[in-house]
Amino acid sequence: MAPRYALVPDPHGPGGRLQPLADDGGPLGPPQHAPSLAAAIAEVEAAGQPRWVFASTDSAYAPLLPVRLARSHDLRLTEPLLLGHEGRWGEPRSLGAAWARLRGLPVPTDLPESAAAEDEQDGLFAPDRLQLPPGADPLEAVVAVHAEQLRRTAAIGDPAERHRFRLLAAAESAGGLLAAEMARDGLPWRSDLHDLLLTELLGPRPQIPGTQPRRLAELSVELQQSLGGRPFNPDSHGQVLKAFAEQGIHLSSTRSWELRRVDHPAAELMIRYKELSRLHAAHGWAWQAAWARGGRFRPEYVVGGVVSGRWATRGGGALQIPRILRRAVVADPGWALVVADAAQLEPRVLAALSQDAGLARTAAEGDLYEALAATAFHGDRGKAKLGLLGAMYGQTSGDIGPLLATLRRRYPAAMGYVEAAARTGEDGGIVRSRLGRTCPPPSADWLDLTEAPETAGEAGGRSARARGRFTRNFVIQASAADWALALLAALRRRLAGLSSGADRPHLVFFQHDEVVVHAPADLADRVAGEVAAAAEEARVLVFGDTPVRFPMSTAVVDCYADAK
DNA sequence: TACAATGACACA
DNA sequence: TACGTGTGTCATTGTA
Repeated sequence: MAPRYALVPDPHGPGGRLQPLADDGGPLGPPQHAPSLAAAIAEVEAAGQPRWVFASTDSAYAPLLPVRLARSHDLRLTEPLLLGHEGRWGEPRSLGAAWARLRGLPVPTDLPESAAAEDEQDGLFAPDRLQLPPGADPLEAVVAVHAEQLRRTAAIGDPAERHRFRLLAAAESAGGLLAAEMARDGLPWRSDLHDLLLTELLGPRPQIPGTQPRRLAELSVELQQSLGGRPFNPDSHGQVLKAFAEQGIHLSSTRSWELRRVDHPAAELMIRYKELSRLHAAHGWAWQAAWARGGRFRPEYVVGGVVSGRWATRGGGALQIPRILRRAVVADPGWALVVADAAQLEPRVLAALSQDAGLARTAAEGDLYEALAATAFHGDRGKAKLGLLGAMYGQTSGDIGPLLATLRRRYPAAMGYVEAAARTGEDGGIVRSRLGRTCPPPSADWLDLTEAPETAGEAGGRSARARGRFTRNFVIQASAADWALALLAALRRRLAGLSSGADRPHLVFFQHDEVVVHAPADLADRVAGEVAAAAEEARVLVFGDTPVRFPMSTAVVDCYADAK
């Protein structure tokens, strides 16, 4: 087992304290104060890459960057994983809360998420965000809460489950390190190309901020003319529905798929207006000024921000960037982008989770849907994909019934797995991912609705089925997130092994099942090899002995848009 | 006037 | 063809 060091930066200045720890988390000798924490860390890292134990990346890693830690135990990220696993959903998760529970003190409630933004305005990575009581020693709290987290982990009864949970905590912590690094490095962003794209589609950038770009203004006028000439605001759903109704076209919404079925010139104009208006509002010049400056887009990732373990982002909408804007993501001169995504990740995860021998065979290599179609759907890949996705998401409508029946007959273990997860959810139970991330329990409202006799009929049934779809999907989505996190951790370590200087390849983007690495052009092929190796490493770590393969489709490009 | 709810759509 | 999971963000509209 790697040695462990607790790590607490001084509130001001470059110094900090280190505390070597024993395997059970107990202190090994007295704490050491380092006048330069960065220098002390580099020295310890060079001697053998310990696991650094700290309160949170915000308080202990981001301020130290570009200092690099190879391994960590992030108390802030591990606490909610443990609380969830222990069935203590919703209890405060700050360091101060965990400390207070240990000491029998009043437990502080968590600060609202918005507090993070306020701290940054003050330029503080404030220790008070840790929620420790006044006078408490942060190092003492870090050491004690860490030891307690190790003890709680060791209390997981089943050895295999305990082993996987340890992997989960390590992978989540590695994700925290990486998220901080990516926020600092940023995604290469060519504002000139972004500007060119916006100008092509919307017209020149408005001189007066807040005014409508030319193309949007033109479309507004064309829309009004084609709907009788009366002025209306195309951004107002109500006014749009009324304008169409006056032409005898009665819509139930302004959704673009509904508009697409309308045979009237205004429908097409409306769809175009909505597309461009969204681009302008969500990723236009204002977005660029706020988020993509100095040649880099710097989103703030929120590790574990989604209950399934997927990451979220705060500000900038990094996980919702429209594909068209990938044209602005271009490698620096002499560098390349290695873009890799896991092919058909979720059905492969289902095959590995359920150990369905037949489905595993179709997921052993190549195109999973193609193989599924060949064995069960007379070669119809479309049907194979629709059926499998429907099974994983709990779809019931449409013409999916016969497809599900086929799947149930051919792949009983896989279908049984998702259906058992759905039944657990409908009954109010909880499910876990492969590595042990736990889904939230039902809310009090849900229990009222499903258990009260007066609503046990229709409304209760609807709620129960909705929760069944959630838990059915959770086991797959969350286990896919387990795998992706293991991939990230492995890839991060492997990239550090390629080069550590100014030309080090580094991850610049991560979106659920896709990674982008920015690398010197002459290292790009080796990076692509490391991606494949990391995927294989993640497969073994998370799923152990399974015939299922997790192939990555990888491209080395100058521009993100050229990857697919 | 400020905030919440709604509808819509971007991503996986 | 418009279905079934999870998000974040925007503009409009309604409410406190």
